[in-house]
Amino acid sequence: MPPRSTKQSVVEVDQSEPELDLGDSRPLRADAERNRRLIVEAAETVFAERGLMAGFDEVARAAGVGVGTVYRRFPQRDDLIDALFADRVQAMVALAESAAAIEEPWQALGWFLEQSVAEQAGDRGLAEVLGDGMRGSRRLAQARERMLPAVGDLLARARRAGVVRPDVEILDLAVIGSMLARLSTDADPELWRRYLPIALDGLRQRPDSAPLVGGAAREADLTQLARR
Amino acid sequence: MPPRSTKQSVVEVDQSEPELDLGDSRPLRADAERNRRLIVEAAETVFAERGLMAGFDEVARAAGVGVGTVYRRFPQRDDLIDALFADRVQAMVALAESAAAIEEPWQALGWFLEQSVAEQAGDRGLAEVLGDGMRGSRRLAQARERMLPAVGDLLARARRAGVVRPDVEILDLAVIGSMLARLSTDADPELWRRYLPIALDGLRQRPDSAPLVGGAAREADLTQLARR
Amino acid sequence: MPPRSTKQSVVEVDQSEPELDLGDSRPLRADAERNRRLIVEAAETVFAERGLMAGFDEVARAAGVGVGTVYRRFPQRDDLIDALFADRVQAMVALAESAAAIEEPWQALGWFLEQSVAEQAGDRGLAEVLGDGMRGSRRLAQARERMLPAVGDLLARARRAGVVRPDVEILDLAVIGSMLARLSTDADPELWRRYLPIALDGLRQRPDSAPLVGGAAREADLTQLARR
Amino acid sequence: MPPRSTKQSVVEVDQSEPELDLGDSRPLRADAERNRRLIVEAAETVFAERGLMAGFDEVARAAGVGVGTVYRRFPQRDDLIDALFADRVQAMVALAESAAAIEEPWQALGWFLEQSVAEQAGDRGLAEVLGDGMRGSRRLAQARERMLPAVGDLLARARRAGVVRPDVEILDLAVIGSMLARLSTDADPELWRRYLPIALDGLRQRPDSAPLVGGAAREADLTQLARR
DNA sequence: CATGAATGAGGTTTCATTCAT
DNA sequence: AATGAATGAAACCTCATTCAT
Repeated sequence: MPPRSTKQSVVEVDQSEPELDLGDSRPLRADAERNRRLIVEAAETVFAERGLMAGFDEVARAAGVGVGTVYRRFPQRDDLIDALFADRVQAMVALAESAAAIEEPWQALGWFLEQSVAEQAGDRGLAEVLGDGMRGSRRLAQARERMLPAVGDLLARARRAGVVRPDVEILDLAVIGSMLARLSTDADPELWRRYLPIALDGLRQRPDSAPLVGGAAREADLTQLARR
Repeated sequence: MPPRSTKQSVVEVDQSEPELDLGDSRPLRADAERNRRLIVEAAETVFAERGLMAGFDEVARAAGVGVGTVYRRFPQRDDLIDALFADRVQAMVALAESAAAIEEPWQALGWFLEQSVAEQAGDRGLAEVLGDGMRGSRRLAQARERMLPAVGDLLARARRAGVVRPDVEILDLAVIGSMLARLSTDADPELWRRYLPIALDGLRQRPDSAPLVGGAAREADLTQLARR
Repeated sequence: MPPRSTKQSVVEVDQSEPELDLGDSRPLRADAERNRRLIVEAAETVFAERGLMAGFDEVARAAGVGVGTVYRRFPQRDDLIDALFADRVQAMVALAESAAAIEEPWQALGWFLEQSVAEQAGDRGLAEVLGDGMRGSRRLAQARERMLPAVGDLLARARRAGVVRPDVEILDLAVIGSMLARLSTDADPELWRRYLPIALDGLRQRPDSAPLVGGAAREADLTQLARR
Repeated sequence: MPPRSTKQSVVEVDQSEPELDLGDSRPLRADAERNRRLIVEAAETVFAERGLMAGFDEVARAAGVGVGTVYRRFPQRDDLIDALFADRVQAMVALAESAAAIEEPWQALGWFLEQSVAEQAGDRGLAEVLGDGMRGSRRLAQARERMLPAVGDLLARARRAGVVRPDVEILDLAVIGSMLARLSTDADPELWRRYLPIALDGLRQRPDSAPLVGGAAREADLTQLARR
């Protein structure tokens, strides 16, 4: 939850699913639906731990169904990825939109970065999805694309306020967030929290800030980084 | 090369190999030596791209020799890792020692971080070796261990000078360097250069620096991160 | 079948499987069962010819299935060995127990030796299993261990009757049986039948029998001989 | 040495090399000759332990020369086998001829069997050579062939004296000797001595000896048995 | 519709023999 | 002539995906 600025009403965030479905047609049979849910739930855990390339075998085992069932329900890996992460990505967008409600621009940006890393750090799959625009299908991609303007707004605000390095771009934040999110280990799953303030201080505009060199990361870079 | 502080003579740094060899006995025959070099060169490329777990098959193919030849020369993967990286790690130590010659503590630290990331970036193998103390054999481990005091000195100096956040520890630098080193893509192999100043600014002591939370990374964390 | 001693009814021998199964749980699917049988049948031939270390690849080829299938069904070589030989070893025990029903002690021993060699001859795999107590898993080992008392009884009876050399021990019989079993060739698979009476005559107590020298073979000897 | 029968002069055994060499032409250079000897000596040990298929690599290592040297001197495995075993086989022939000097036919046969097994038991290579007529080249084969009449004489004499089962043939003795020779383990290298009297007693003609069934072993059988 | 069995390519490693040095 | 390096076929085993039941 965003730290509410005092006596300020927070913009209501629209959490409703934007109906991007393209004719999945009729509903599943009751048992099929149950299995579908079991699979999704299992995959959430498995993908969170092992990433998007985790074996369907493991998912099936965790769900208590046969592999075949997983493949029938999700013939392409991307189908499962979609089912798992469309909502999560939506939630990330919502997060950025929520952050817009924080009055202080720097706090807004910082809060968002923290939240978004917190989400990704505990979920390797989510981190890969956010980084790799090629993952999942149309629906997921669309959700993902909505992050850009939302984060762009946070960034623009901070830039206007002169609190962030002026040449930081949206994908720079994505890169930094994605690197921070990797800083999670068995021994210290929240290791990233130690480095977040360093990243934030580094992003902050200072009298002596040198201009950033080179161009910002591009989608293709992000994709490749996410696939590592 | 270190940026020389003005009008100051720089201490001569000893770059000579400290003779860690343990009885490799006599030199290889000419053809074997040639193949060895082919293999090492091929492995450099392959490991740089695919990491330490790249297939020996691929190395052999790239070197234009049979698999058996690779196994004859390097019966254990660690033998090949040693051959590839012992010098590189030595060079990293030398780098840290070179940096000691830079008068200005902050510059020394920054220069070292830059150099060390430059080495690791684009060489996934080296990055894995530096992160994962279990890789390679004794000789490599020894070389790697020498980094700690060398970097420790740089850090201590910066801390005494009050220019670095006082609670940053050596392994924090290793973590940050290792993350930066990952920021290298086909499209922009030097992407990391854009984020280095951000990291450095974030490491710098400021009047308003908040203390870092949690404990610094431990060896085990570093290892796990490197294996990702 | 044991040669019945005249006008004497023979004790009914219990040939039923003594239920050693440890929760194999539910039966295999029809196709899996079919493949399992194909594999076992193929392995019978292959192991009979090449011994227990025959390649899984060859078994798979002979069975007309992929290697993976063999590994799925029998992840450890010992699993396959068990499946192939547990019943065979059981049958050998039953053989010894059957022999107990033969009234004449010498005939009982001879009949058993003949039957047991007949089983082993031409089946290198079985011979190795019987000789090498380390092969196969628990279940097989247990079955194998039951041979000792059963054969011991036959031997004791013959000794009490004074028809066998008094210093022959159980493992001596195992050694002799195992050597005889090797006497099977493509040209004459039953070559051993020629040497069996020689061995038996040699085992028989005679007025002039010299005592045997040295100690009897030990398990370790038998194991090593079987591995040859 | 044969136990000399009293007051009987022993036939002088011709130990001289029968010059079967076919133009090996000129003598080796001094160093080559030295290496040849080193190799043969090493191979004696190695083949004795591991049999005729032992790796040339191992022989080379034991000899302290390169593998290439072994292959140069003995391009075919059979060449080395010849060099190693021609004399040994000669010696076996001599043994049989020596045995002829023993007056008592049964003792002669028994003594020969004991000696010949003793030779083979300690030398797996020799055992394989004696069994497998295809091993080695012409010269060795010729030496080997000379065993037949020599042993044949011992056997004929015993048969005439009525002390051996009348239907035992020469190759039966070879089979029995070869099986006995296998009864040698690390724990008890002379295990075969325990079973030799059993075999001998079994070969002995008794009032109640049943005729042997089937035909005697043929060369082909012996060969296959030796290759096991 | 659910199942989990089957597949087979791909990586690892060894070893008998050949051949460049 | 001696060397030991190089070879490559072959066995081992795994795993993502397809398909028969």
